[in-house]
Amino acid sequence: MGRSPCCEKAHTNKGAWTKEEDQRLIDYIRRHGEGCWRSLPQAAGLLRCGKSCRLRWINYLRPDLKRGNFTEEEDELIIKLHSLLGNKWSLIAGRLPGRTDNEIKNYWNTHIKRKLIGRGIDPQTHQHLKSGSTAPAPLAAGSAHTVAATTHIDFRSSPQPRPVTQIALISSSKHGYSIDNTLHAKSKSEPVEDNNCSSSGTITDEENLQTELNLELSIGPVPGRSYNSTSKRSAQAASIFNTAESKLQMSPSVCLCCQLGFRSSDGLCRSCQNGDGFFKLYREQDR
DNA sequence: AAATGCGGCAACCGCCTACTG
DNA sequence: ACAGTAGGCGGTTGCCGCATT
Repeated sequence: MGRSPCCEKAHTNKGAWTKEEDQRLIDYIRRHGEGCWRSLPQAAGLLRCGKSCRLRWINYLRPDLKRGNFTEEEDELIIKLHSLLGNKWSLIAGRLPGRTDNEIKNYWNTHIKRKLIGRGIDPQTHQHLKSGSTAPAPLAAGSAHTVAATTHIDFRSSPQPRPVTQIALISSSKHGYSIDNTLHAKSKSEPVEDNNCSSSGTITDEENLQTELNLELSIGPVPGRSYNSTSKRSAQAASIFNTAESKLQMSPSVCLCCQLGFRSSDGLCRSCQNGDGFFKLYREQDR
């Protein structure tokens, strides 16, 4: 038995959106914000499925979307993220501001696949097509990577600051710590001698920072969802929220690059920080 | 100029997960 | 514990515009 349809298909439009429909959707979301997609079409006077409205908004109408061609930097970032995550387009999109999962997925299928094949690389496995070697498959659970994670409060979020957990995936090798494919490949063919994060790497700051990536996950109240104490699950969510908050106070974060000895010559680690001052890559300080 | 092929992309479909009552 | 529901995700489809014949 299948699921019931998300809406009454007989009374919904399908296919390309008209300018009028777009305008109705934009006007409604401007006035009321993103909320219940199921009831939105009726409230906005649209003969569309809620899912369709959501997709149209997220993939096309959202004001913060970056339209236009992908840059070379974005290309390389997508390739690296895909080598780590596989077809997790939404996660990849999360690291490319202004880009949507759908857009990246399309771009991957139409451009990057071809680009990689041209380089002699299998776009799915990221391995060289002829020589049976080298680059790693996307990370699997339990793979030999260090996951560095910690939590901070994101004071940018409003109206209430929320805790944010940041996670960095790091592979260790004789050559230092990196998630760069080439370095990681070396670590696969050579015995890993040191899995201790406190050892110093031999790669330079620049090399390290060019190749580092971080995957940010957020925990916290879901926007638009109420967390009252009468609901068991809401209470659990609130508990996680509170735990994260208290954890922040008890265990300050430490910049991972500094901890690994990847400071730049001037002793600063500004490259480890986002523009907003939060660390891109760091781990919880040992107690 | 018309027909055909192809690539790009918006939109849809079906499944999965998280949440609610 | 369970069923129903909404939101989210990845795979796929189909339309449209451009290039080629």
